[in-house]
Amino acid sequence: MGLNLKDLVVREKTTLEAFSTKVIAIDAYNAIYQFLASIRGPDGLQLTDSEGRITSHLSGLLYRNVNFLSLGIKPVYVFDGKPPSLKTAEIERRKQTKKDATVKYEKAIAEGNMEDARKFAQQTTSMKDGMVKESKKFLTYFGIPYIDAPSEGEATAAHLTNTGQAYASASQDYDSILCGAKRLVRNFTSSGRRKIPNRNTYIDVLPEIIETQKTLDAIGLTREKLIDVGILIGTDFNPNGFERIGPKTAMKMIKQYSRLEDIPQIQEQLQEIDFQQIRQIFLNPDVADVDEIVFNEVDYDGITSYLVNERNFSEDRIQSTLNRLKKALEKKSQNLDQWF
DNA sequence: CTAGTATA
DNA sequence: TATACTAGG
Repeated sequence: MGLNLKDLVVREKTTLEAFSTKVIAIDAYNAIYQFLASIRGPDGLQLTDSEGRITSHLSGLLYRNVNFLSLGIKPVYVFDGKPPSLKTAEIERRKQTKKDATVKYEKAIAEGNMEDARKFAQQTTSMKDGMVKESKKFLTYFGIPYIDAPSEGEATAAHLTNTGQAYASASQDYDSILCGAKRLVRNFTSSGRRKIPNRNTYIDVLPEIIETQKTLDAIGLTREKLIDVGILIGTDFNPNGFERIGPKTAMKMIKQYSRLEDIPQIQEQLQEIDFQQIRQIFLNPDVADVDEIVFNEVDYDGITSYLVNERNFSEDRIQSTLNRLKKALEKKSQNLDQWF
């Protein structure tokens, strides 16, 4: 869920092409979860192989990574480790949402309301351990590196932007900014087609880049203060935020009083959360230090045999998709050869 | 979500 | 050529 900083950040529209040659640290859980939620049939059910195992995440990773590599973008996927213990309440809340959605899904199916069925099915999305393993194996066929974060993936992704090992962190969640990422890219896709909720229309959402320093300068806060703003609005570690405080009020309060401890009207509620520890999760997160991020050659045969033989993807589709990638990469190496 | 195809 | 729609597994 993350936190709602959308009204506060300074965002600039951009394109995927702008990230050519750049290493981008991708919040793996965030990306795969979206594939699992949205790559579904009209009934809301995910795509599966002949054994009934879900393949939506593989389909999403295939097309998206082919696009990345074709454009010369160097993705490195960062997987979540163990969540901070303060996240337990939020994790429970999400579980309950899924349970409720399952009931609503079954009701919609019984009533033959396919649109609702699809909507609620999406809300039941959960990621299984097997899917994480499969995704890692699949990335390896592409020669794409991945990193196992000790805790939140976003924190390690943010860290990589500061060591200079990645240009930006890619995620839909704004947490990366509180984690100190230099840059966050949202909508890091080529098509960006999104369905408008409850309407049968789609809009094109372009990639957007948020430079953390620009945002801090524009709103006139330090990262430490922005973290306190985040805590007032509500984070994964205090999901409810504070009563009757949204982004606007939160900003006003921190500008006036500088920090949570000094805002008189919230002191009672402040006792109920471990705000010191929440600050530390953002300010000093547990991250992976990475020696070197290595990109390997694409194993075309590996991809084909895995998807076609083991997971029942159409051979024609895979062939033409991989040919597109091959051609793009050949063109790239030709362009490079011209320099020598 | 994305590619490919149908439609205007 | 641009946009709408749908199959994919």
